[in-house]
Amino acid sequence: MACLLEVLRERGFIEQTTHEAELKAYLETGKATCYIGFDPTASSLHVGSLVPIMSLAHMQRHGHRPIALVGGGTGLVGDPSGKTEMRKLLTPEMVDQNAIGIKNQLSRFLDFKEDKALMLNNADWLTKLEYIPFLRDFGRHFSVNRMIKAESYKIRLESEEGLNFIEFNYMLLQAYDFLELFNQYECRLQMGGSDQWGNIVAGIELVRKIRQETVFGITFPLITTSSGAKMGKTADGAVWLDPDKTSPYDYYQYWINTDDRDVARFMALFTFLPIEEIRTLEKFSGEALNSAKAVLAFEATQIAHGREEALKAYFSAQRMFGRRVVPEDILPSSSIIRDGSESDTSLKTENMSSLESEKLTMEALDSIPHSDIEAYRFKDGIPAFKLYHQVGLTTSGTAARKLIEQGGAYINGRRVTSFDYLLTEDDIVDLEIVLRAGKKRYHKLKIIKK
RNA sequence: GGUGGGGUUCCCGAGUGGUCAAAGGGAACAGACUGUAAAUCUGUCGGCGAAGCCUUCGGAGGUUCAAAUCCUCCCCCCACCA
Repeated sequence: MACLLEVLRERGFIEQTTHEAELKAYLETGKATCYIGFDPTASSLHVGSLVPIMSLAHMQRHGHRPIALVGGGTGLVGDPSGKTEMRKLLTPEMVDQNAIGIKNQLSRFLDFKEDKALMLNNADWLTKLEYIPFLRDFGRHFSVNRMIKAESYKIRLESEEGLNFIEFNYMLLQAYDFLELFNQYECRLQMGGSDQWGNIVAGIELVRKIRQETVFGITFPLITTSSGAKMGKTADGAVWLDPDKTSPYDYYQYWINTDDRDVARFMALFTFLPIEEIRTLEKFSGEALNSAKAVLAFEATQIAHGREEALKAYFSAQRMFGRRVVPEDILPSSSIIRDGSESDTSLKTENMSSLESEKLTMEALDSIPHSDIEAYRFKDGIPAFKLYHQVGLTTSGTAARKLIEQGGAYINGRRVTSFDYLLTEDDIVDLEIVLRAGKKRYHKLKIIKK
């Protein structure tokens, strides 16, 4: 198997490494231990954390032992690296709760059985530190002269808001983490975003000073979309990995809307498809890339939410946006259903009539946002703009009016021409009403008959 | 602790008594063009069944016919000095 370092490099994970040659040798010994810290600033991780998560997954696939370190301790302090403003301090309770959510999510990407990966929380050791001993034993190894020159503090040192002491201290805690993990688990490699370089190097130097041992660091590039936006951000905020915060349908949609220029790069980073197959995408351009986007969206959704949810999102998208056949020669390793046929799914059981199975497929494979509504409510009619607001396609009634007035609202595929158009029983088709806002946002109303 | 400068609608940022739901830019949303892409152009961009009314400019009071703008107290941030 190729060296992990090369795999990560050719897939675009690596920005910078320390001691390249020794690091390579270390990884070739077979069983390396590596860690990445995750901030418990929210109860869920988001797409912005996928690069570190995927890199840990690659590690594990190469037989190494990844450690996911939840920053239950450092989260109490707040990392200022590369940030323009101070983060609100979280309460210990919030941090604990968030740490639990993050642990659950990481289990989707990593196998924690039999110590094949470890999940640790630095609150276990950091919260036990005593100030004076810590300063005497470790604080003396840190040069303030060096620290204030660190790139990670630069933005804040130059900004109006400045940097306060608790944040300045952060680097020491993260350095101590590395030392602790080296001592306890012989972990010799820390990875992190490029904004973590200073913190990682600080840890490497601390281990060298205290233990006279060499440990390593790798940083990832900051992944932005070609239009310059940070990865994983949309108008509504982050794209979460928690299906309750971002539905698998929306998650799939996020990926399918990938910019043409980003398809191959993201495929390498966010799927496990072979790099040779991804490289052949260079041949494709324009519309042909859309099938590749479907593969990207499908694979990414499958990794985060499982095959069933990925299929549901895929078929739902086809139903609303049209069927898309994925040619056999594109990404042959992907397990996407290429002809887009819904009949060929694992959800179907034997000896079912074709009608039954069709119905089951329709129901089971639908993950378009929907809500239920009682039939009688259409007796007097419901004004369109109220309905749009009610189902959440717009944030207010006013916004719904504007949407309709600008011609962006469709009911069952027909443009709504007046904001107070009254929806009645006549608008119900097959016990459903399909509302659409703009080109791509759908909501299905499912009618309940009493 | 002293002195000075600040806190404006999602973000940046103008506004220093009425013409202010508040310039400009960004983001976002919609339309046209398209491929659920990008770019471009156009429109929208606090809430309310839209008439007018209500809420908003760090917080609480006050002056005034009228306050984002003036006064008082408070909270927070920054710079310099100590």
